[in-house]
Parts: sequence; structure tokens; C-alpha cells
Amino acid sequence: MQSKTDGTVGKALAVLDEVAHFGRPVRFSDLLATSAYPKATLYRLLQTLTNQRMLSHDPDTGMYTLGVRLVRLAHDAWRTSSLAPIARPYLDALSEKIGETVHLAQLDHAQVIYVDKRNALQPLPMYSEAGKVGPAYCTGVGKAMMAYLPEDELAGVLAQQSWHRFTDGTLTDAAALQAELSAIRARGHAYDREEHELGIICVALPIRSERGRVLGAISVTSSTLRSSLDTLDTFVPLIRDTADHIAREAQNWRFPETKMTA
Amino acid sequence: MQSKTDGTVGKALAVLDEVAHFGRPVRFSDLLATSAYPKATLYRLLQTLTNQRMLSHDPDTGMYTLGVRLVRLAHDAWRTSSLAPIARPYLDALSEKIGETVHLAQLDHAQVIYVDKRNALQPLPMYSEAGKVGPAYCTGVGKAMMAYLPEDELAGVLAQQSWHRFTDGTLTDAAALQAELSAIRARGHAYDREEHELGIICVALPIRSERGRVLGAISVTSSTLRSSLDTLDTFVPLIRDTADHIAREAQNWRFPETKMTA
DNA sequence: CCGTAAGTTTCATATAGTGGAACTACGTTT
DNA sequence: AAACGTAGTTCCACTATATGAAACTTACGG
Repeated sequence: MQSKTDGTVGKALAVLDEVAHFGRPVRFSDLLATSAYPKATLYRLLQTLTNQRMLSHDPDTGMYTLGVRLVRLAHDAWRTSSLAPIARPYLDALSEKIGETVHLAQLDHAQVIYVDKRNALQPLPMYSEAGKVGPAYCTGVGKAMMAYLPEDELAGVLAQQSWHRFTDGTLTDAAALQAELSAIRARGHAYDREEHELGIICVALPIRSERGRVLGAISVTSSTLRSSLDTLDTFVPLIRDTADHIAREAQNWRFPETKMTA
Repeated sequence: MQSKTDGTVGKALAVLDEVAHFGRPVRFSDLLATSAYPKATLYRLLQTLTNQRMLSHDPDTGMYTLGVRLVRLAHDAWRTSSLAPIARPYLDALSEKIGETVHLAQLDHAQVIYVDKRNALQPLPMYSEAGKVGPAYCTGVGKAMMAYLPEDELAGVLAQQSWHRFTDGTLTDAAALQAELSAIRARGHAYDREEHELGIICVALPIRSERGRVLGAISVTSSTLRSSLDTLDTFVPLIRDTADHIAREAQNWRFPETKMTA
């Protein structure tokens, strides 16, 4: 349905992703080796992106890096379209009450993006944390969001999971996950039972609009050493309350304008 | 020289900027009113961007917002191509020593982008601050960077300043600024003498590579109430030291790989 | 039931992107 | 010093893609 090349724009953005994927400055030939595009095409795309300051190109070294324009765009993206600014006060309150690490996440394509965080020990929301991605199929937030996705969207997301077995508890196929998602719907919240990292457990609840659309998810994380699923369970009402408040706020915030015809 | 449309990619990114500029969810017709592109073209561009998840489109309301994919890309951009991660420990140290607000900025096109910050009173680097933009011609960091730009680049930057008179001290034309830039080069650091905001003063120094390229700038800000330019002057050696360290680190960090031919 | 505004689709035309191959600039080998 | 190799850049005939005026479809409001 999607994921067709989307013409030149799609190709250019794919190149941008490739540069991002390296996670370090790259030379033309590094990209050429990875890229599906022929030399001249890739070259032109890089030029265009550099012109547009989506990439920056160090003339001394010939290296490409992601451009600062992205940082700027993302600032606006974060402010106007992530749940983070809306959620901030509620997360603060939640974090203070329960004293464990709290995450706010949203779904991007088939991956979870963390857009804000409160750390149990060092309580500051940091830029370097926001934007981090994680797998959807083996995180509390991922499962909480998937459980409430419409059928067709869910299918798309499931099709793109890597099903890597991180631990013994990791669910490694769509069937197992589907069963888990039913359980989550029945229960109202999701767990991560050391599925992604040994010793790390969490409870997560989705943030849903009035119409039931999944907007994001909140999780409270702890370790098997100092807590248990039963203890985390006691936080559920608080988390649900937080999620509801955020959903309500988001509702208002997203419609700053009504018709202005008459 | 640049700023030609750069084909379809340029147009698509221009649309992205337009959405960002609104700073709120927008309807198709909002954009149509602003945009230079005809209805069908704009429509197609929006579709492409939505497909690519650079925008997200709420089917219930028909509103477009910047997509979370941007937040993710920006996370990588910030990590791999801003000075922030390199500079972090040095900024921490500087901030602790002098106890005033410290900014780390880079130049994007003709504007200053703040990529990190240490606040005097509330010492946490916050996502919502990184990515913020400011004018180049009337901020300490902006002037510090411009002072060491090559002639041709400087010309481009000067041509795009708004020259808005924020205060009585604001320099409102290129000639006045050129004179100031000479003074900065002679002196080695830049001041903001309440040029952007009344009561706010700062000293700023550029961060320059070995070859002299401008990488960014650091500033220390205070207010006329509790400080003065003379006091800020005493920080200059410390700031220079910090800038040098960051430049040196950046140098290493940007060349993670040597040739691997033999 | 008709009118107006917002959004979506069509299609002949023009434009912009494509990529194989040739070229340049360096640094390395014989 | 000539020959080679590698990385990056440019050329240009060919084609796929984007373009946008206009027609169409909803969805409201009178």
C-alpha cells in the first residue's frame, strides 16, 4: 500500500535514512556501497540534500553528516505533534508519585519512538533520550499500542517486526503476539516480562483518543531486583489516570481552530 | 547560488517548512493559502510526505502535523552531527564554574540554532530548548560565528538577515554589523549589549576547527541587573578554553575511520 | 433541493530525474 | 617518472515523473 518509492522525494529521504543509519560521518563511497542507487543518482541526491541543508558536507574531509536543519524541524515536530509538551506536567506528577522510570512513547511505522522520559534516579527529560527507537513487539509501550490498533494497521506493523529473540521470554512470532494482544485488551494494560532485557520489567498503558485512536503509550519500568509485576500492578490506576488526562488534553490541543466561515 | 528550488525534493521540503512554520496542526486549505504551489501539486506533495511519515495526517480532522519520523531523524542528527554530545562534559564544567546561563549554538543557513544549554538556576539540558532558533545579527553567538566566516558565505548570511530593531542597541544594517565583526575579530570575542532583549547581555566565542572553519559558538549570558560586560570579560579565558577543547574533540570525533585500503 | 467550500482525481503536456560512461584529481605502486 | 587505482564529479541522450487546469465528489448550510 505504501512504501512504494514515492518518486524522487522518497528516494531522497531513503538516502537521508541511510546516512542516519551509519550513525557517524560517511563518505560518498560508504553510501554507494550500501545504497540501491547508481553512482550518478546517489551523487545528485546527496547534492540536493546538502543544498537543502538536510545534510551537511565537510569540504575538508568529504564527509556527509545529518544537517542541523533537521534539529530545527524536529524541535517544531516535537513541540507541535508529539505528545510530549502536553504530557509533561502529567508525567512529572506521575514520576514524582511512583518514583520509578517513566516513558512516553509513540508509534512510528513499526517502531516505538520514545518522546519523553522521567528517570527514577536522575529526574531530567533529556534531548538525547527523546527520539530513541525501540522494537514494538517486545516492549511494554509497543504492545500496549499494538493491542488497540485497527486490524489493517496492525497487520502492517506485525509484518515488519524483526522477531529477534532478546531473552527467553521474547515473543518471536506474530501468532504468539496476537494472543498476548488479546490478553492485553482483556486486562487493559500490557506487561514487559523481561522480554527485551533480562531483569527489566514494566507495565504500560495506551493513550487513546475519545474515538479510540491510539495516540501513544506510557510505561513504568523497574527491575526484578527491586520490584515485581505485582508491585507494578498497583501503579495501574495512577497510570490510567495520567493517560486519560493526556488524551483529554491532546483532544483540545489538536483543534486550536474551529471554522471561521461566518 | 543555492536556494534554487532543487526540484521536487526542494519543493517537498519547503512544504515541510511551511507546516512547521504554522506551529500547529493545519488543514489543506490553510497551506494552500500560504503556499506558492497550485492545489493539485500541493496535494500530491502532502500525500508523498505523509506516506513518508514526515507528516502525519489525522483522518478524523483532516489536519496535518509534522511526523514523528522527524523526531527520530533529529535524534540521530543531534547525536552524530551537532556539537552537543561532544561538548556536553565541557559545557557542564564551564557552567558549574561560572554559574551563569551557557548556550551552545550552530549556524543554519542565516539563523542561529541552539543545540544545547545550561541554565544558571535550573541546570538541566532540555529537549524543548535544543532546536530553538534565533537571529544571527543580534545575538552574541551569531556575531561570533559570522565574524569568522569566509567572505562569500558571510555575504549570503548578511543578505538574509531581517534587521529588525529589537532594542535601541540593535545593529540594523550590514555596514554597522561589518564594523562590529571587525571589532570582534580584533578582540577575539563578541558581545551582545542588550541588542536582542533589554537587560540581557552576553559574551560569546566561536568554536573553530584547526583549519579555521567555524563549527559553532558558546555564549555566557547574564542580565544588566546582576552583572556587566566587565564581569563577563573575566569569563573569556575559561570560555576560550572550553571552545578549544570542544574543537579538538570534534576534530577527532569526526574522523572515526582512516583508510582501510591495505 | 440547490449552492458553496473543501478536498480529490484525471490526463495531456512539460519538466526533471536517470544512469552508463567518460573524465578529473590524487595518491600509490612499479 | 610513467602507469595504475581509487574516489569523486560531470555529461547528455533517454525516459520516467511531476505538473496544474479543470472536472469531479463529498459534505454542509440555507
